[in-house]
Amino acid sequence: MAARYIEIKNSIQKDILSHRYQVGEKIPSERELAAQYGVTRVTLQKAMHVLEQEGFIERIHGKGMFVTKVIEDNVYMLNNGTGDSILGFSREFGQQAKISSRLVTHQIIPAPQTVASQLELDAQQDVHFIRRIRFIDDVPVLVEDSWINSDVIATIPQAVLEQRSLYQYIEEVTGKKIKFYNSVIEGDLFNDELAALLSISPGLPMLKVSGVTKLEDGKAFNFSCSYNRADKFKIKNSWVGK
Amino acid sequence: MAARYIEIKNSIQKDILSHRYQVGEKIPSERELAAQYGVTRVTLQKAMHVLEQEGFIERIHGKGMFVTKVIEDNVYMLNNGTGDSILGFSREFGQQAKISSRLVTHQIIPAPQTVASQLELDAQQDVHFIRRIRFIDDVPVLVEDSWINSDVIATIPQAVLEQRSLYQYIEEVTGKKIKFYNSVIEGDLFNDELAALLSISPGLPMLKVSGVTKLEDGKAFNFSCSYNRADKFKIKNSWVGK
DNA sequence: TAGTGGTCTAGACCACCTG
DNA sequence: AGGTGGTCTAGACCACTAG
Repeated sequence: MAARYIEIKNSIQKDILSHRYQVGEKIPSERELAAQYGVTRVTLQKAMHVLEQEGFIERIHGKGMFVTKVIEDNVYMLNNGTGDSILGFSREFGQQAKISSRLVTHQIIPAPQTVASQLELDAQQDVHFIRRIRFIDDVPVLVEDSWINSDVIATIPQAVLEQRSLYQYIEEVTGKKIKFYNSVIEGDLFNDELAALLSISPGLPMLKVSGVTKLEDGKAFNFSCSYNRADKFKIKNSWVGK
Repeated sequence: MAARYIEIKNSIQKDILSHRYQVGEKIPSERELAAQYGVTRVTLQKAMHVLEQEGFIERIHGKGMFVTKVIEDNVYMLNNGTGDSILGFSREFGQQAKISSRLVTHQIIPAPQTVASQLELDAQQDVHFIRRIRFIDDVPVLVEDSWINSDVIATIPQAVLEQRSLYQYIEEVTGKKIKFYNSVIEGDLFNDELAALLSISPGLPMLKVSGVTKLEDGKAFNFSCSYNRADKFKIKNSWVGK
C-alpha cells in the first residue's frame, strides 16, 4: 500500500502522459485537486512537488500549475543518472524500444579498495563482480559494472542477470526497498577494452555514471558504474533550483 | 525574509560543514530539533528533506538521521548541472580556488530557432549572445554560451560579465528570483574551436550542460550551454530515489 | 478583490528499529 | 516498550497574480 500522495502523483502523471491535461496548459488548482482526491492541501502539495521535481509540471506562485513543455529528442534519456541504467531507460515516445542484456562476467572476488570503501565494508571481503552489456534494439549501447555485497545477496541466478532488473530481484529477496545515493556523472573516452565490447571505435565520447545503492535500512549493497555511448544518451537533470 | 525551513536548513547545514555534527554520526531527532528551533515537526521535516536531497544527510526510518560520508575528490564538482557553472562551483575543501572569467563575445542577435523555442519567444526576436571562458586558478576549464531574452534585460554592463554572477545581476534588476529547469547533460569531444579557446587539444572529452533559466513568475529568460573539460569536472547528482 | 501557490501550526496515527 | 522517521488532517495566514 503506497502512500496516498504517491498514488495521487501517479494518477496525475498518468493524466499528463495521456494528454488529458494539455502541454503548457493549466491544471486544476491545489484546492480543487485536493477536494477531488479527498485529501488536504498539504498531502496534495507533496504529490505536486514530486511531479515538479520530476519535470512534469511547473508551479508558479499566484498563477497556478502548468504542464511542462516536453522537449522531443531522438536520443535516450538516462533519467536521473542512477546506476542501474536499465531502470532509467525511457523514450519520449513510449517504451517500444527493445531492451536486452548480455552477461559478460559474473564472479565472486575480494572487494577492491575503492569498492570496499563505497560499500562500507572491509577490504578483501567477498563481493559479486558483474559486467553486463545493454542493447537497445539489438545495438550495444553501454557496459555496466556492478559490485554487490555478498552479505546481502549470497547467490544471484544467472537468469536474473540476463533478464530485466537485478534491483527488482534484490527487493524481492530482501523484502526491502532500495534507494540511490551519491550518483556521479563523468565524461571520458572509450578505451580499447570497453570499445571492443560495444563494437565501436576507441576514443569515442562516453558518459560514465557511478553510484551507490542502499537498502531502505541504510545498508549499502551495490556500487555500480556504467559506461554509456555519449551519442546515444543524454541525462536529464530533474532539478528545480533556487 | 526567507522561509523558516530554509533558515533551519542553512543552520543545520552550517553545523554539518563545521563538523559540529560528525561525519557518519547521528544528528538529533526530528522532535528534538523541532523543539530546539521552536517549530512543528512538519516544518523541520521540510528542512531535513532539502538537506537529504542535497546529499548532506541520510534519513533512515526507525533509526534516525545521519551525516553523509563525503567522498573526497581532486576534481571540481558541478553541483547540479545547472547552466551557470560558476554558481555551481564548489570544492570539497573550501572555496580557496581563484575563479575568473574572460568575455569572448557579447552581441545582440536574432534568436536562432532552437534558442527561440527554448525561451518560448518568436524566432528572429533579439537576444543577447554571450560567450565566456571560465578559469580556475588561472587555468581555462570551460566555455559557457548564454542566450538571454532582451525583453527581460535590455542592457548588460560589461563589468557584470567579467565579474562573478550574471544571475545575481538579473535578480537585482528584475527584483525576482530565478529558477532552473530542464537541465540536460551530454558527453562529447572538444572540437577545434572550443579547444582553441581553452588551449587544449581537440578530441579531449567534454561534459556539456545545457538548460533554461526562468524567473519565479515562469518567464524564461536564459538558455545556456557550457562546455566543461571532463578531466576537471564531475557532476554530482543530488538525488535520492525510489 | 478573488484566486492561486507558499508556509506553518498542533495535533494524530502508522511503520520501522532497537533493546 | 520506547524512540525514530513517514504520513495525514483541518485548519490558518501570507505573498503573489490577475482583472
